[in-house]
Amino acid sequence: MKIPQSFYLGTDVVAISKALLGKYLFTSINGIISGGYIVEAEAYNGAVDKASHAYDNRRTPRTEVMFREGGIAYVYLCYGIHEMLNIVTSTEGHAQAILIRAIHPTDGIDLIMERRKMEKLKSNITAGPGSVAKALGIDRRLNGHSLESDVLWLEDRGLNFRDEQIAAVPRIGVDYAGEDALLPYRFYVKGDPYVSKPNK
DNA sequence: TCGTCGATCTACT
DNA sequence: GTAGATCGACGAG
Repeated sequence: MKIPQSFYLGTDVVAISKALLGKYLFTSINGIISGGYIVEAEAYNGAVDKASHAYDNRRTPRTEVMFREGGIAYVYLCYGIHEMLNIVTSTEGHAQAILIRAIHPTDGIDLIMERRKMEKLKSNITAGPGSVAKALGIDRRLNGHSLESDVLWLEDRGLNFRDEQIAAVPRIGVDYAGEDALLPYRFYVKGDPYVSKPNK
């Protein structure tokens, strides 16, 4: 069943990030469904987080969707090449978001391989935020889009991980954020082959 | 207006 | 291991 909007309205983005592990993420593009369950996510805590695009409540055309009410997608372009999917959380005016860094694919594998131009299923097919977006056909057209729609949505299928199966470590690629770069805001499922590279 | 750098990935040496 | 792709936000001039 689809996850209701109330799930995204919580104000503790770090706790929600952890809770997202094991939730299923799907897209239906041109009538074909693809997706899988989330195995890696990072929290970005809005105004007080130097690593966030919305640090100090910085509003630009790009960050505007993060200030909206939770339950929508924030998709932006990084390095001029890669689209990144984020889940916007919290209430209106609070720019919190969760970067989806890796999923464990379960549905539409053929389509995912086609989008990624891979002949065989390798574990890096949906490892890393740019890879996830490409694999599921997500791009900036979905920016600001509801997560309860028929194109993009999350489901709870009762898959849960125990605390000892989940690692909490510093985020990737945010060295510019000073002391905030050290916060343990990256969560992943230990041992899952689809977790992105830096995975000890 | 220009130059720099970024929540990255791939291909090639 | 490192270069190249190449857009949006930012700060300097």
